[in-house]
Amino acid sequence: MTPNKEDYIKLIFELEGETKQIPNKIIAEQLAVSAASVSEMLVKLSKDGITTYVPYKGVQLTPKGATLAKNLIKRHCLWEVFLVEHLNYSWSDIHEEAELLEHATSDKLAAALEKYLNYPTICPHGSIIPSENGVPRIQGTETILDLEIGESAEISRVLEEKELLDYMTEIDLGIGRKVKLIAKASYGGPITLAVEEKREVQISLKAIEKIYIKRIRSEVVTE
Amino acid sequence: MTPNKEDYIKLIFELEGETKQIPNKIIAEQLAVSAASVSEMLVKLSKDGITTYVPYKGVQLTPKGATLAKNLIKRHCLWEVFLVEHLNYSWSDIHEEAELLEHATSDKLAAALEKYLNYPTICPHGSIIPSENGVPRIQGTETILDLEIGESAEISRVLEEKELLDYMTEIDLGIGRKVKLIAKASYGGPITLAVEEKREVQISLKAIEKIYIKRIRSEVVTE
DNA sequence: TTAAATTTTTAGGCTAACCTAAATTTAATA
DNA sequence: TATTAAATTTAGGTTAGCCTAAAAATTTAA
Repeated sequence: MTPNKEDYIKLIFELEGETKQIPNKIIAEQLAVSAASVSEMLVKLSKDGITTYVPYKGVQLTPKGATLAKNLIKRHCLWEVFLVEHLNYSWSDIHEEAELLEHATSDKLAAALEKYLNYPTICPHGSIIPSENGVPRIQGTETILDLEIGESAEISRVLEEKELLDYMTEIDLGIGRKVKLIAKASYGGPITLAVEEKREVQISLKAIEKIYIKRIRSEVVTE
Repeated sequence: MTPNKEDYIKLIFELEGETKQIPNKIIAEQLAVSAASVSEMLVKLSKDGITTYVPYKGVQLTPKGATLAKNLIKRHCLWEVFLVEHLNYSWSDIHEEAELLEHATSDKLAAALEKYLNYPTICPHGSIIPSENGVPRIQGTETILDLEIGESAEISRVLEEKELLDYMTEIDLGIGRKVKLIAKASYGGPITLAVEEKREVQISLKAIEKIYIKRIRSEVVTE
């Protein structure tokens, strides 16, 4: 296995290639690589038994490939946790570092690191860390936009976008923070939230889509 | 810079290429690569301004190359310290892991790691960690063989040889341990040492050559 | 359902590192 | 010093990944 192949495998998994057939185009875009390169690589991965590839139709992970992908993502997440918890990194700076480190991580090292970090279950952005025992890894898909006015929820996951992460740090908004939807401005204007029942913050519609939540209890205000 | 080039640079430095002209043959041997590959690479490194290469004569690091090498070795050492101090690795298992990690370590990460480890000055095998401020990095060159019978010293550095390191762990001999030379068996037989004035251990001549020491005080027994 | 647009594949090339085999240079020895 | 031995370079080839351009397949839309 090479770092390059690993990147393809991880991406295919993240595009849900465990259950769906992923078209080449998306892979080419995400990896910033030509379509020709993708074709070539997918043939190789399939020869390795990592994917099944139907030319012109798309690629899908085999069980072996999915396991591999989960292991890679796990290593990535573990390094992210390490960087934040021990090296004082901001959650907006960890992705690139982890991207490099994950390829240099042996099974033994991954195991030792996991133990050292006390078996974390989520990464600093709130994603569930894949585990061997095959826990489903179902992430919530609701964002703050799915709340009614007055309803509360807990921030559970944020998509990795440096600017957003930095802004959230600035206004002290992170995983686990309780927010209440106060108002949605019309014409795609910003959303107003109350954080921890206290201060209010405003977030753009575009950013809100990247912030996933977990409902706490039915606090829909029904006057 | 690529991981491959980095390996060449580090090796040349370790062969004292900062001050001497290193012949290709040694590099080929140590990297387990053909002489032809070495020739090719040395030309490339010289084009990069990292080495000066005189065909048929050998290669030498430029100041730029030496700085680069020291940075790489520093990253290597920092990871070794991390593995031993935080992940409970044995000092005999850290070299290969660090070898991989060092190539995946950004300047920022190296700095954060160094701070986290509290600015260590030696690696787990006792080698001095290169520092920016250009501390000379002169390692002692005396081994236990240079002691007189009855003389004491402190173990300061051990060359990385898995079997030796494991044996030393087994007999609880490590960096900083005080040893006294008790006896040298004739005909290349084993050496007997007293550890911390207490228990005695025996070490083969071959192994002794890899254990460097720092004399404590003039304790030569002059009866 | 045929033409146009999109996606994917194939063909042919590039670079970094590696290799072996042959040619060359340097060093060692008779 | 001439010859042999050792070290090094050059020549020509390989693989992994990438590329562009052209050809083929598929999808969309007229």
